[in-house]
Amino acid sequence: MVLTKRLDCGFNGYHVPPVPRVPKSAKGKRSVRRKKTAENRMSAIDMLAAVAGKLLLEGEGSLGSRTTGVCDAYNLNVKRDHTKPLKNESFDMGSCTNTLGSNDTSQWEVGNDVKLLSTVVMPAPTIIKSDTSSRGVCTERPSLSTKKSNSFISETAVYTKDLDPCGLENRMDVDARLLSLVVPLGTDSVLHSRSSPRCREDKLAVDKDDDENSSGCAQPSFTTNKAFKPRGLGERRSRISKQLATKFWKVAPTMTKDRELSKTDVEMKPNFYRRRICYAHQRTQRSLFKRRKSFQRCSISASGRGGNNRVNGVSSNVNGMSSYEPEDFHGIIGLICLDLIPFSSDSDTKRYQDELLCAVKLSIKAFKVPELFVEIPENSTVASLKRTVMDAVTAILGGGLRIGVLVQGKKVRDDSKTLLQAGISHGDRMDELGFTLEPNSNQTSARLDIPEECYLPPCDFAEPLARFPATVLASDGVNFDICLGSPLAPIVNCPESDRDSVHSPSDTMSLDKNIKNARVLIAIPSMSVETPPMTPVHKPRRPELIQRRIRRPFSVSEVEALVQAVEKLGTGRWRDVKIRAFDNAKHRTYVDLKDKWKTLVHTARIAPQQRRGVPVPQELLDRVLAAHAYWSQQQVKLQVKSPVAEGRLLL
DNA sequence: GTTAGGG
DNA sequence: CCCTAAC
Repeated sequence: MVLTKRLDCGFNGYHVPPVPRVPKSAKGKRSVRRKKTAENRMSAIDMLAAVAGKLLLEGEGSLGSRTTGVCDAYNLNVKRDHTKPLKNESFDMGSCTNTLGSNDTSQWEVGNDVKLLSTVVMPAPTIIKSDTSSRGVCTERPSLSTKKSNSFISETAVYTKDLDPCGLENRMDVDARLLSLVVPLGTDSVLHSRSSPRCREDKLAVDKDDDENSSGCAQPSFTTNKAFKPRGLGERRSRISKQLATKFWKVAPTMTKDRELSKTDVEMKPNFYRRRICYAHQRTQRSLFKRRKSFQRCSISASGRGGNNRVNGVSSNVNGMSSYEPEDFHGIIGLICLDLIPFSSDSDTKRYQDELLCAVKLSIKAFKVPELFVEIPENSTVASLKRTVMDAVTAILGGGLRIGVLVQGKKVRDDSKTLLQAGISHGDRMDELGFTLEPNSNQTSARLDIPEECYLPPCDFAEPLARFPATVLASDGVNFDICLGSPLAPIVNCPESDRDSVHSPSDTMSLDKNIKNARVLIAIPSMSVETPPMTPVHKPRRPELIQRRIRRPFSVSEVEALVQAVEKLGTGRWRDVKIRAFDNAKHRTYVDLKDKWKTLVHTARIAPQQRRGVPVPQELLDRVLAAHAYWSQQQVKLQVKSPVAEGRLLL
């Protein structure tokens, strides 16, 4: 039996009072000053959504020895280390205070090897009471008590001068990044027992717009299912899922038997409506794609992973897991508002100003994920639910966004420009700054590639629920549907059935069968009251903003297939190679194969130490060189022969 | 539409 | 992975 649950992801209602920005033409009228264009609003949202997506996607990692991966319900005090050169933008991580009242006050430490180029600390839950918000007040006590009441902006700001919206997408930009994201909890955790006295409190505390269908108290059904045991990354994602699963979760109450749930989980979850999730992410440039890849590949899979998720895509091939990649979803799940706020006069930021000259603060105005739909068997474990939600959210946020930056209506294309160079400076010109959302779907190829039954055309978010079903058969055989709400860009792309080479059936056989049934539900919820009206994402998209295709590193099995085909067909028949070895791989064009061969030849020629990315077995590289030499020779022979033959003909 | 090659 | 000349 499959239950259909509607989960309202409670990314709701964080509001940071905007610092009035004075457009040059405003002439001091307050109403004018505070006015923001829809474009600005939307782009800000998009931008933070990208941040959130990054968090969800790359938030794993560790800082210090005790805290690994998700550290929710912790506040993170971030202070700039003034002893470090500005260029490195190093930060000291202050103490990480547990706001849940637990005695566990882990210290987050940043080693010298960790450079935090961008630090995003979302507002503390106490900020909810915004003038524009119709939502209720959070029960969580002020988490950043060291700050004066209205100075949370300094806590919620992005403490970096380098925060480039485009750079957020460009994951190769940084060595390490720590991001912190507040993830409000809709009403109650799925772990919350119905009989808990907290339940009422929580209910009272949650959003007042928790109108429809909200049960306040979750009544989860738990069964023991070892197959869904969350481990490592799975556990990390589960935690987030927990916080996403909220008010529409109304399963018949049964006892919690899931032993995988830690005591702290149970203790922590019910108590707070708003929650902060901190991710520490530490990585090298080269591990970035690996990590991302592996994350993608294990998405929507039932097996957990090790916490230190440094394996590459190869391992997931070994596991034979289905791989949902974020780009397969092409949607946005959240609404996030950012305000660009010039540094205030507070002493700390003064110092920053002195040094940075043109520092820009970006604060999060609101972040909302209105709805998340999940269908999941009743006998699934909570862990599987968490994973399901987490995967869905991760996939959508992680792969669905790309940010464009507009200054005076002109798109800033050069990501390497500094904000100053791009004309983005604090103060006077903030209103000239805008962002655009470019769905991270390769609109051109993706739509062509997606089977029709898998494609959900972009919907205006004002429309009622538009659904696109996806049944995912996890590797343990549990069938569950995922419905994801996206008010902005519900562009859905089902995973392709060609995750790997057709020459490696062991890699994909089981996946394909499963994924072919896949359907993803996308819901377009109505906008919340406090959310400012926004233009649909796809509307302002310009032709020239066509998204670059998402990089998809070749797996070893794909390389194997490519080598095999080239050995057989030669290097000048890429269309045939494509048909022969990658016919089912819609995302691999023959140009891709040609390019890959080019890089393979190059890789084979350089020293192993210089090689990057997924390591290709030396045996394969040897074959590459051999095949390349052979077919080069053949070409030479042909070229030599042809003139001779012509000469003979002429004679 | 394919191929080849530079970016 | 993109772009495009050349075919």
